[in-house]
Amino acid sequence: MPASDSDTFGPLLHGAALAWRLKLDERLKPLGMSQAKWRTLLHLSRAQQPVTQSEIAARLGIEEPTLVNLLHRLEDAGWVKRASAQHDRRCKTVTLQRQAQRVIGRIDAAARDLRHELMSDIPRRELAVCMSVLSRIREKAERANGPVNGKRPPTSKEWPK
Amino acid sequence: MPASDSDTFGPLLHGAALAWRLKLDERLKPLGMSQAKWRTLLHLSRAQQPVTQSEIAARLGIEEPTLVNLLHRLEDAGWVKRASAQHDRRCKTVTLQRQAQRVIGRIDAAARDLRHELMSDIPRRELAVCMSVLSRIREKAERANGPVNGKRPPTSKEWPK
DNA sequence: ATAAATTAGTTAGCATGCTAACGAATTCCT
DNA sequence: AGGAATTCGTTAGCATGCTAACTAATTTAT
Repeated sequence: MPASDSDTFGPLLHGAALAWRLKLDERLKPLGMSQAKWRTLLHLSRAQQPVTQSEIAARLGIEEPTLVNLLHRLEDAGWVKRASAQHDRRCKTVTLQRQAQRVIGRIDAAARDLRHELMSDIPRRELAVCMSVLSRIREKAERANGPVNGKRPPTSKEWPK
Repeated sequence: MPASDSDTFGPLLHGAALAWRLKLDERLKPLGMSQAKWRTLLHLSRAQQPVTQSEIAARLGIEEPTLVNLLHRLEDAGWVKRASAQHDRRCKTVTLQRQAQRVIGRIDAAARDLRHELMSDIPRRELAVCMSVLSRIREKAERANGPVNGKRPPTSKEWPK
């Protein structure tokens, strides 16, 4: 018996997110795909213009180094290609390879199917409430620096040894 | 404008979970702690009896190899100790070190504070709805093998190259 | 009593995320 | 024009999760 709901909310949130990702990965695996890769390709396939890495990272809500890693794997597997942009030699533009464009439909379908299986019998209203709760939590977690404390000291580093 | 709510639910769920974990990690870092480690210690501190690894893994809902890794880091940092059990030489029992017991209160407090900051102004009813939605989703994701399809074929492995 | 099956923990290898620190290119300011 | 600040991508190193494949110990079944 949990002390309170809030006691179990954290694990529940993490568990739901993890379970979803693992299930999707499992479904996408036969297609050589995974959740993070798929989200990236999806974004690329929707973009009209060639896209730079920092744009992708911002759009996906991940950090640049995380994206570098992802793109590396995508490129190795032949899904995307990178090229330096002319207008700005710092930038690289990322484009889908032919093969990727061909398979993307099937991949999206798998992701859509799973989404449907997981959420179809949840009433709209409840879903909306859930999403609004999650939004508030995410937002606070992204800001939050303590309820009172504006700054935090560079606290000691060693524990406990 | 998303095609539907369900279109954005996945990213929102993952984003909220990740943001929460990162924020907690940030708070716990000065104490030499992190979310996953803290959850483990918390479980140990609540247990009366000495506990074996598989028990911990089951309780935390993680796989054994993941736990092995975690315990390794916890042991290296002096938080816990492992010893082979007498009754069954396959098992190892895990116990908290003194230092850990001393600091655990502060760590729990930090985790509790964050929980409070993130959730305190969310109405009970909404929280309850959200949790029930998350439970259903997690459960389905953990089972789900396709809505119709009881078994899935060992589909081809190579793509797209 | 012993061969087979199960269970506990480990190792190896991968995926997804992060921060910190850096080099190269561009932009901004005086 | 020229130095300072910013921006883009990268590398290095870590944390948290997974599955597959293994060893060692115990239990089960013949």
